[in-house]
Amino acid sequence: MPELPEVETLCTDLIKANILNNQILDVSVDWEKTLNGMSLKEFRGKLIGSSFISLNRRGKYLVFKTDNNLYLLCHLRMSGSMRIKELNSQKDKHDRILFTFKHLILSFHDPRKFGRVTLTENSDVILNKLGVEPLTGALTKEYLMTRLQKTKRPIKSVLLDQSIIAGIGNIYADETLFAAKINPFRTAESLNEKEIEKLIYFIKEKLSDGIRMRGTSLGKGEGNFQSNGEFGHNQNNLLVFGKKGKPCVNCSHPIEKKIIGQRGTHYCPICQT
DNA sequence: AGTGGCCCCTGGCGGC
DNA sequence: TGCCGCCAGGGGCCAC
Repeated sequence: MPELPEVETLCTDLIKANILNNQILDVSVDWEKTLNGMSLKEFRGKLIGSSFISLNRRGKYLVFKTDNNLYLLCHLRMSGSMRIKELNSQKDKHDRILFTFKHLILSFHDPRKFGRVTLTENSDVILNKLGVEPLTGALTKEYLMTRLQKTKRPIKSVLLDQSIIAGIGNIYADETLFAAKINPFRTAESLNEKEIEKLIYFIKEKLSDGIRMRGTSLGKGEGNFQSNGEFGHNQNNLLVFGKKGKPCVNCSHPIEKKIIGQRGTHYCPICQT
């Protein structure tokens, strides 16, 4: 599941792969719903002949800007990735969009078809809905205290709410709460100032660790999100996610998995209070 | 306004 | 072992 560290890794790798400032020679689409409502004809018409001039990450979005003032916002959702392929290579079964350049092919690869790309001249409509970037100075104690005080939702659900903090997904949410020793069922408003400070510290640490490890690659094919087909290494550092029944590294009590807000949630009921 | 629930998909895994 | 059925999971949208 690509979250902030995985999208960040992709973003830097794609820039290194030299996809910017090269003309898009062709675009093909295998699953039209991926285009989020735009027709194939319009999508191809607007992109063929143009170039991407910048690429950034915002939350879990990859944001490509084109030389004709359009933004291509890519959200990988569950199983998406972007892969660099050699010219004349065969289309893989799950390649949903192929962008052909003179020197390579960029694929939006997505087995489960949840991923979406939005081509728009106004990226703010989507990006302004997102909350703060957690690895910037915008995530402050003051900001989070204000947001948390307003809701009785479980803190786990609030961490996943992209309109509060952008980029945290299920894996990093569980790992962060374990590191901060906060029970995921606690209501957001119940956290005190010290706990919020700790939460912010570990949000930043867990996400930074994830980036340093080039992301978390779970499973076989689907966890393989990277543009070059390699795997990240952060899965080796997980302490609770996917560890149901295994002993907690602190207290040896079995890690539990329960559902919070329709999301599987892994935690230690002893250490996280 | 805030919040909970449903839905999209299909690979992979659990259960028998 | 092999097969079948079911579930995970982000976020948009709808209902309350």
